[in-house]
Amino acid sequence: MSIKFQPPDDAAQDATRQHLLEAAGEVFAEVGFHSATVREICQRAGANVAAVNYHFRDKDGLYAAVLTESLRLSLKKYPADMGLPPKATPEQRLHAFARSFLWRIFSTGAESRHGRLMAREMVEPSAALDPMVKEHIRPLSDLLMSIVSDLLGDKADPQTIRLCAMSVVSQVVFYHHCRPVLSRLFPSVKFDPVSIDHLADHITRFSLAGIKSAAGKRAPACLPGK
Amino acid sequence: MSIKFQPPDDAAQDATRQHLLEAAGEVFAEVGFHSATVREICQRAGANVAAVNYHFRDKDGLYAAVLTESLRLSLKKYPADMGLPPKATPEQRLHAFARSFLWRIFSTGAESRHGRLMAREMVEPSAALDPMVKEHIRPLSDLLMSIVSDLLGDKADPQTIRLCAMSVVSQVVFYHHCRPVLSRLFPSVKFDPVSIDHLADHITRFSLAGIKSAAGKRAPACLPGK
DNA sequence: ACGAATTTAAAACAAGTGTTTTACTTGTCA
DNA sequence: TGACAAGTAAAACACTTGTTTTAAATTCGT
Repeated sequence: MSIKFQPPDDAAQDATRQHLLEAAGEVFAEVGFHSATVREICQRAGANVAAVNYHFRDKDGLYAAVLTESLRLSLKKYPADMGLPPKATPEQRLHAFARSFLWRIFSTGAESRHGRLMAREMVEPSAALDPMVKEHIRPLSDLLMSIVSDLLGDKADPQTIRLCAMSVVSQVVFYHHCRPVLSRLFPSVKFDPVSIDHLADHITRFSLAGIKSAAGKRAPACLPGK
Repeated sequence: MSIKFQPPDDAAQDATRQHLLEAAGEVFAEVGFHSATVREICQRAGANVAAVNYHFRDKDGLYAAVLTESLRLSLKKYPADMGLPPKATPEQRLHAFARSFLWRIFSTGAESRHGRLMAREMVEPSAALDPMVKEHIRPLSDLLMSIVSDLLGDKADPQTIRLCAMSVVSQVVFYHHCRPVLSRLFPSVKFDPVSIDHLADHITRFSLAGIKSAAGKRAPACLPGK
């Protein structure tokens, strides 16, 4: 029988379908779902206006496809295991986590779209956020919490682990999310590779000290009474 | 001459103008500038569709007015000097800064709009962001940097001050900005008053340790070689 | 090469948008 | 009271949006 083989990795299956995904990724990341127009996307893709409705049911279907595709791209370039040495110290693993996270977020290629799309999801969550958290963010979160747990020691309660883990990621995503304010407050700060590495160093040192402090917490220490 | 007096504080000047500002604040905060429709705003305000164009030049003018008004409300409820004891320790001032910031961001009344509007500005900056940074965010940033500077000691370089200050605010705004992900990762975490105070305690302790560590930085310590 | 299925193209559709126009009401001072 | 300004109301305008329709073109197995 002459049934067509499944294309090896659905690569270059349909030309216009791929062009559409590419163009839509750009436009959605640039102006967001609502401000993005099907016409603009199709024009960039060199396709007809009806192409979106033919290949992806509707605009929402296209957006969902873009989101999962952008995630695939981002994971391909920055795998979740982020090239750690197999028997690294928790300190090294924390540093690798922060650094790779920063690199992922501040990448400049097509794989940077996922970060920008996710930033928009934060302010206007779509139906595609749930699976995104389950399949992508949850594993990263678990990985970080295991690192933090190792740093805190055995007697750390889950809440402390969670708080410390959030303190780490917050510093990472902050520079991406608040960039409009940062660039206005400090026009001199750049996000070139060496700056990003310096940033990773700072975040790691800062967080290691914070975690160590949280590990030995008993009384609220130097905090003023409520 | 019978020239009308300037209303004392432009309070309740025009009824519909105020209603429009109120309704627009809600709608803009809920769905963003682009998705907000003039008709929805006018309907909530009990006004005619043409009211927006009459009282504020156009939709953009209304948005700008909403943003400055929301800032005024937020500052009225949470003044920038945040009720600090006049001669408090840097540690106390840091704690007050973090706590009041969290309270401001997680407030539930009409004054919570500013935080949500600013979150949207982060992902899609408008022309109104520049004055907002100059008049509101810059002073807060300077205040925090002075606190951090006191904690770091005299020999701290500006970059370290800046990095540490950003590490502090990042932890604060993170819980607001990434709430969609947080609520999916940890459905149990709440943001009631006592949780917010606990959060402020954690951020303060974590950051104090981090700052102290940054103060004594010389060699990259335990960081792995590049 | 033929014919059926798939894909593309142009045009039109239907709904929703911000804005403007025009007329009407209201309140104020001479 | 009566003209005059300020505010409101209803309707229509001009435009953009996502989507559908209809027809043409292309692809591909036989």
